[in-house]
Amino acid sequence: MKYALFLKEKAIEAIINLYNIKPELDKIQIQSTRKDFKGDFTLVTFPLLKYSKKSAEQTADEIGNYLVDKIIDIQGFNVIKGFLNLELNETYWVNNFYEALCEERFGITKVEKDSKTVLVEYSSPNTNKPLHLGHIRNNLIGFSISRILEANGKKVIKTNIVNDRGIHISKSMLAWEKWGNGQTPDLAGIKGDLLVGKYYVKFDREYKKEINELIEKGQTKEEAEKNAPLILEAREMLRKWEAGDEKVIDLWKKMNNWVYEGFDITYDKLGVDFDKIYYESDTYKLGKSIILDGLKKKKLILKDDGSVWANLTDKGLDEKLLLRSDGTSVYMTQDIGTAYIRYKDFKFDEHIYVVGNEQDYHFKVLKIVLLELSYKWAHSIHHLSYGMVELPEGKMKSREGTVVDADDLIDEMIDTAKTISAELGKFEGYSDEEINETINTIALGALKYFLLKVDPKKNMTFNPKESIDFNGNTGPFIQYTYARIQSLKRKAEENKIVISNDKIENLEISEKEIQLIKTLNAFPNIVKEAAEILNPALVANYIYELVKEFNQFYHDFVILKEENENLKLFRLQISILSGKVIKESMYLLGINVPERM
RNA sequence: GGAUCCAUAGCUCAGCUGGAUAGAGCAACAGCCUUCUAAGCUGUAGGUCGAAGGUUCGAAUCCUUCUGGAUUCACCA
Repeated sequence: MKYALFLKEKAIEAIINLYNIKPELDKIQIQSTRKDFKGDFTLVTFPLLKYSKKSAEQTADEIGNYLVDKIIDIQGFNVIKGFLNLELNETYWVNNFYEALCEERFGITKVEKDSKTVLVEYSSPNTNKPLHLGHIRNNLIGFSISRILEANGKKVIKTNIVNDRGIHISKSMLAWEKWGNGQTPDLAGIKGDLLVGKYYVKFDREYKKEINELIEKGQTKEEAEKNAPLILEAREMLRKWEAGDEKVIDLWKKMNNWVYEGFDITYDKLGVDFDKIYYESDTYKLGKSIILDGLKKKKLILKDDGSVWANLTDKGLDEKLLLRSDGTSVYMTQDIGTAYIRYKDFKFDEHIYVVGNEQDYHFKVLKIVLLELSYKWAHSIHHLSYGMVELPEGKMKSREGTVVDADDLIDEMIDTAKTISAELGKFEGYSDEEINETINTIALGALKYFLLKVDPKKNMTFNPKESIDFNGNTGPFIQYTYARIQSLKRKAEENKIVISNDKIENLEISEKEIQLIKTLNAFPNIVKEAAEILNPALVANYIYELVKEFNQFYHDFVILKEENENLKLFRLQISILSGKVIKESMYLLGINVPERM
């Protein structure tokens, strides 16, 4: 925060003048004062005692007096156990408030022509099964981070890599061919991704049967897994695909298109989108050629069996396979190609991958390999590693049917929102369209806020039985506060009250109002920090704080019925800015706010 | 086994680069709607911050060890 820096300089000045010695920079600690104490900024004096050679209280007292004397914004100070709490005067905060009120988008930095370009990859689905709760977390984090970076003046390209080729797809294809009987999403009346996912599960079931049979016949588990007829057929299908076999390619295209149609519906429901989508089937060959080129330049190793490796032992890692002995590519191959083409396309200054923490090692290696291959831009690669969403019983497992399907979850949230709204007797005098829209906004608000308020890097638990709350620290609570403010605005208009941005003089402002103004004032810094540490939860926790304070204010004070006209206008101005900041914060999380609810 | 990460109230989570008495929500209990939206507000109760050492004026936060959990080390993606 700017003011803290200014105070730091002044504190240094104070020590030089008072004690005739220049302090080390890290000994000057300015922090915001804890809520339960009086004051705005706190200087911790313990580290300074070696300069003053006096007691903490006395040191704090002397520095406090010096600062009050020199800085007009400081009206006084108090000292508690060696903490020097500086109290800024009301004018300082009120001026700040009006500056913020007048800004078009308070706290948001505009994107300029020469802004840095940041690529954000998120979602990265496989096309053999529908999206689940884990993907939802991924998508929401990616989308929110994109907006947060944009709010910091970065040119953001939202991108996706679709893993549309490989053995997993072949499994679904093969199962459909064997047991599908020409089934299509239309005939079955279900989404395409769901249908394809069913055949993936079917494959797995039949494959397991074959494995067990082989084991009974005396093979080891490993042997059985390799020799089962189904897996051999799937491999053969993949080989044909790579060879460009027309029939296989046609089937592949058909089934992938079903999946894309399904994904689009889910993305649309979630409200996320992309600026540029890459497909593994387009990039894996490029990756292959880059690796062969690296081999020629002796940056990679060729083993006797024909496989290509990167030697990372001097980096404290192992050797990493980049091409199989049969020349086919692995996951890493594709990622190298994709990164390369992305740099060619966008010349990004930074590339953020939103990918689960189970791939920490993969991204460590990806970066090193690219650097080994002399791509300097690989320095700008950053893996935003997020934690798993776990169920109370533990990890979600698709084979055990414990996966929480994305569409199902969204639908359930909408049902819940409907039920709760009906119970509360909302929606009298609403049109059907407005009811649906509002319910949708609330349902998604609840879901998104629930997932985004947790620090991305931490694993989190989701309990499907206790459906997501609508009270307390939740999306709907925040949305409700926003709706209240909009209601105030409407009522003000009805009463022909014009709410200007003009400064109102001679006000008697209460503690609570000042407190609210201070919290609003913190918003720009939150936006900045959230981008620095790539953490939407910071924004979520901030709005909650703000909204709690606003609701207390709303409860304790009359606004429209205030008889003092100036005070009424001032309170409306506070409400307006609070509403703006709530909306803007929610926007950063990718959450909409309703005009009424 | 090597590496990385995690452990805070009954449950779900905050706790900024070490700082003042560790905070919210849910659940429980007790209050507040003739007044701008009660999806709200107020209060009560709930903790040896996984354990033990160490560094420091000062540790939930840093270091070491231990316990418990997760992930990863694949010619899987």
